[in-house]
Amino acid sequence: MIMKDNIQPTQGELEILQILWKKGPSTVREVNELLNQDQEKSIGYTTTLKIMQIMFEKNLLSRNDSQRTHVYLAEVREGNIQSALLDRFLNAAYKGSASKLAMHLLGNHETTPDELAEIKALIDKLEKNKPS
Amino acid sequence: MIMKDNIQPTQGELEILQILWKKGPSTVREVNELLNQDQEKSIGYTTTLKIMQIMFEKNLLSRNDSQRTHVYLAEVREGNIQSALLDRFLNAAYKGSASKLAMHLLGNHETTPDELAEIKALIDKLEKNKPS
DNA sequence: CTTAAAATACGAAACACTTCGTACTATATA
DNA sequence: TATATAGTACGAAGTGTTTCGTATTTTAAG
Repeated sequence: MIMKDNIQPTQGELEILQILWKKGPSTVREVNELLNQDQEKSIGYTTTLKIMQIMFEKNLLSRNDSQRTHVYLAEVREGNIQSALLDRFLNAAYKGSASKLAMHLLGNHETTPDELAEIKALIDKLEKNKPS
Repeated sequence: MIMKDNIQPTQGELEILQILWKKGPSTVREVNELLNQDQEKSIGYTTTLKIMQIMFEKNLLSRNDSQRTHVYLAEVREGNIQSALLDRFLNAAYKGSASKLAMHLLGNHETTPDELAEIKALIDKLEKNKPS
């Protein structure tokens, strides 16, 4: 049985994953430029390189090194990582009370009518599947 | 204007806050014992002391030192910290998509019928207040 | 073939948090 | 009052992540 539970990318790793999830396979330079353009941060090229190399060793990323310039690819799924992080966050900050988190979430953040409808539809579905 | 935005307790600090939120004012020894009893972790007394002293310096905690044994009190509200952490988490892991987080949350975790009803009621309220 | 430009590899410093040992201080009790 | 006990203060080591400088390698251009 392959254990894949201990995935917990760091903050910096997560930012790089976000870019790869959105853009698909990318070079270190491309990732570094996006990191620097997004915010006002200024991250050196070799810093980004180093982190991506570490992520490669951790199997968070794979890479095609048939060319001189390596092309990196996210090896983990966005949804999987999000769920894993959510789980940790839920326990750390809300002691596992999903509904309390949901209340804060809906109360504090703008949500479009479509999104609200979508969530309500999911709740209806959950209520039907588990009427006991 | 008092800026109180940069509250972001660390993992260890959050565990201590959880205990103080639940139990109310407590001594270092009480906190340390609860920390050690909760999980299988074994945290030295002076470790807990040190972290609580740092939290005191950061104004996360206040303390009554009129007695030899100081009594510590959480200076931040549970809901405030949770909302602040949620905000950070939402941006870091979900790039601000609250509904996506909500879908994962409801989909992946057990929620009681009461909780679901409560969330649905909140959604109804939000839909009424913002019909535009 | 030589040189310049751009990439990778890697060690080590910088940082933040956690952990603990030890020194010091206050209190109770024999 | 002496001694054991329990507390606080604090420095420093341990740990993990981020950051960057520098050496090396590859490629393209002159």
